[in-house]
Amino acid sequence: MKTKAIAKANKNTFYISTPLYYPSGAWHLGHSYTTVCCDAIARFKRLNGYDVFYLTGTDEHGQKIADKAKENSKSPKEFVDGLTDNIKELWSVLDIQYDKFIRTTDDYHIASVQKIFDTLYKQGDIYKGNYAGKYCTPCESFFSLAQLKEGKCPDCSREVKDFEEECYFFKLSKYQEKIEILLKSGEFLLPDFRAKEMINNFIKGGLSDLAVSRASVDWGVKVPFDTKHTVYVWIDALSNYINALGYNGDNKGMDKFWGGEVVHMVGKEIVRFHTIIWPAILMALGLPLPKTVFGHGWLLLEGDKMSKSKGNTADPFYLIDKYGVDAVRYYLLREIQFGNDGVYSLEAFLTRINTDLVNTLGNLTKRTIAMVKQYFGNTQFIGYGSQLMTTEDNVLIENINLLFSKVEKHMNKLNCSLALEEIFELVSAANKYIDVTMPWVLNKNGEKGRLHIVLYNLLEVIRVSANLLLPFIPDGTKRIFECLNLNLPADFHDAKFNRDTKYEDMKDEILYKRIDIKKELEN
RNA sequence: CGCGGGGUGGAGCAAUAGGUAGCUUGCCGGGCUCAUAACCCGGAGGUUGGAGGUUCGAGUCCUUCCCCCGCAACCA
Repeated sequence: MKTKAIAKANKNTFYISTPLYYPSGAWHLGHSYTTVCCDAIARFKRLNGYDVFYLTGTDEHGQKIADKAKENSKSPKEFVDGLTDNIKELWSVLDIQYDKFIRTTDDYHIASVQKIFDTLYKQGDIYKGNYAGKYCTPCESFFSLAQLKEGKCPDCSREVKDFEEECYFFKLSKYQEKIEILLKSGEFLLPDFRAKEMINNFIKGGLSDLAVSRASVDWGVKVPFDTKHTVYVWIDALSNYINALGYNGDNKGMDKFWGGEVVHMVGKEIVRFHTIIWPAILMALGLPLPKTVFGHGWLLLEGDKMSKSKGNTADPFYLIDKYGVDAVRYYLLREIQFGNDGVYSLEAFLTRINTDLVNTLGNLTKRTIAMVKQYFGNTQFIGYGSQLMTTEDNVLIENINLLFSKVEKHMNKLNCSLALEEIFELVSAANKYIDVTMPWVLNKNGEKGRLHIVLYNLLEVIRVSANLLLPFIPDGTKRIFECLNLNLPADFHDAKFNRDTKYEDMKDEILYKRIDIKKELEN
């Protein structure tokens, strides 16, 4: 009893978050990309024995939202409600297993934001001052001096006029040195070249204090002790990561997860806020810092033409509906190079699905099970002795056994595309193994013992590969285990060659239907 | 000289601390027949953006130029 409790307490925790998405327009494939990456990582960690907390949500305040709502003749809340429902629906069809969905309009979040603001003010990290800048009357927009283009409005190039507004500042400058050390540590911000970018662009020029409230914005959290001010995005949106864990509330999640391994997955455009402002706020609050902020690249769409004229073929809902959830997940996880931008095209998407999911994985599963049924009937089909083993067998088995550690290594670096590459290398090797061993010849020659070994080895490749593919393509892998007539693994303990797996009554179904790419591209 | 990333066979990408330029996809040819026109093998295709330089030897280091992209207070 006692040991069990200790074991549980010692279980490693893993906390991963997506950014809070900004509900100002339609959700696109880019949002799906980040969320699917996090989902695959979260699932991998769960299967790998970690106690995982996966957070996503929406950042619903700000002037832009208020404006958009007005355009749509809705109240801000009505407007974001609709988009939030919509994104939850998207996560549902993408089979995203998040543990919590936080909205910055949630009561507990608002309360905590106010508490944080109040605390920082009382301890002197926030002070009242004046925010000076420029205002473009026709555009109704404020700009800092740095934003101006040749002294004029960056949007319309007209004259701007001075304006000054009372607001609250966060003493960001105070944390300059600590942030610099953090960024230079080489572990906090990945990929490493982004850290260089931050240091050269922002740290070197010196950090100035940060305006953290706006009097001109109404749609947001009110400064508790001065309600004509609204808390600006920094403290509002960034603090979600701790508020979701019960910070300033029951604190349960904080105790459990915040001190452990914490990973923020963010788009490269918000790396700055997560690696300079956010750690400074945490330092001010006396809280530990996240272990890693990963700034991923962007999924660039091939211009707007395609999306407008053809019913938006890059719309995640459309793609999932038409080609299945695995297709979209697999494409996003596999095709986009780690940390870099990738370009989406329908053709590349469809090609990827056909070559990997259909031809390599689906076909291997089908042909293997079909052979077992043809040559041995649907009777029980289990392990064997070692007397008939060949070099090919041993190499294949060794590769099966090496797979987990290879995949784990890449996943520890959050690199889903390389992890998938490793798995598909084994699956491809199995297709080649079939050609080398020629089971149909073995059958013809009546070499049943040898035939048995070959087919059994193939089934093991499929089983172990499917086990490791669980985090990435949950739908297809579930069907593979149904075809193999095995229980869905709850972890990776059996992700290795096993001599005694009991295979019987299997089904040789088509896992992924082949797509006629030419035809699809014409439509 | 604002900062950063990148320019490699048709396309998308690789090349540990300099040493015969690889992979995937596509194309052409062959093989096999268990399988979803799937699988396996072979081939064609690159003077690695341009020009100099260092070196026995450079995609990989140095100089210079050209081009694309991102960032510069919130588009994932």
